[in-house]
Amino acid sequence: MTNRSPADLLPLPVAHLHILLALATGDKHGYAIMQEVEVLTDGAVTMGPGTLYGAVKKMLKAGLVDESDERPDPELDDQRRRYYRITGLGGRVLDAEVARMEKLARTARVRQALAMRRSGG
Amino acid sequence: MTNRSPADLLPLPVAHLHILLALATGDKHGYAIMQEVEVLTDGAVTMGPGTLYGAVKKMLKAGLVDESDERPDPELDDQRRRYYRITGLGGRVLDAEVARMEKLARTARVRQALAMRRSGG
DNA sequence: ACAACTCTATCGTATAACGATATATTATGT
DNA sequence: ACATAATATATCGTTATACGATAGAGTTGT
Repeated sequence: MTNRSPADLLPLPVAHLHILLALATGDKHGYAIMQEVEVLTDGAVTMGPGTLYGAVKKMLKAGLVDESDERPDPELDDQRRRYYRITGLGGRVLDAEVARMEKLARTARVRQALAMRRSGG
Repeated sequence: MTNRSPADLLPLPVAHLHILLALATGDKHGYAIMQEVEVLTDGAVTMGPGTLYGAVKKMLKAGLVDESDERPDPELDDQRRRYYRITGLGGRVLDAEVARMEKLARTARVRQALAMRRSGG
């Protein structure tokens, strides 16, 4: 018996979110995910191997990502690479997590406005 | 020598974000913060005492919140209560964290659209 | 051949999350 | 007055997360 709904997995650990986001633009191997996270966050987040491989292991177990056999570019390949793909569940969880963040951000903006009024902004 | 910029503290632990958000609408004591977090997240997050008091201790140390002597309602008071107030730094960190989430959410939406196009949505 | 880089992986440590539990105070019902 | 429930703070121990350091093997360029 696993999780019923994507909402049960929320809030998602930041590393998991970053990895799902990196995989949203296509299958990637571990090293490429690390680089993509750096780009994705404008250099704000540098994900090291410890964080990456630990998180990927858990995400495989949770069914958020799958390992894929397909070699995107068989000519220019590296046998060491292990490619990962976002699953249907992974996609739904990503959606739910983004919605959660958007909602919290809206709440924050409203409260920010209220606080401004209180202190006479 | 402490942290230079609010961005250095990001990404913020979820519990810290929730607590700052709860305090954004006014000073509150611990128990009230727990209840406010439940409301704030539409019941999605129930913060227990272990999470709350552990996080508050760290946030006091980091200067994100302060303990305040003022009793908001001296008539209807409870001597056990300890009130907390968001600091200037806490406010700036909250701002930065919300901006980070908004940015990530925007990135996610763009990638979601691209993924849809790839798979023929 | 050699160096630099790519790539996966684990280890240990530090931080974070959280339920269980303890204890005391205040409010409510009878 | 008494019992019970709700309020309130706090710590403990366990699990989950984060992450740098390190290792080692395969690949690329010269």
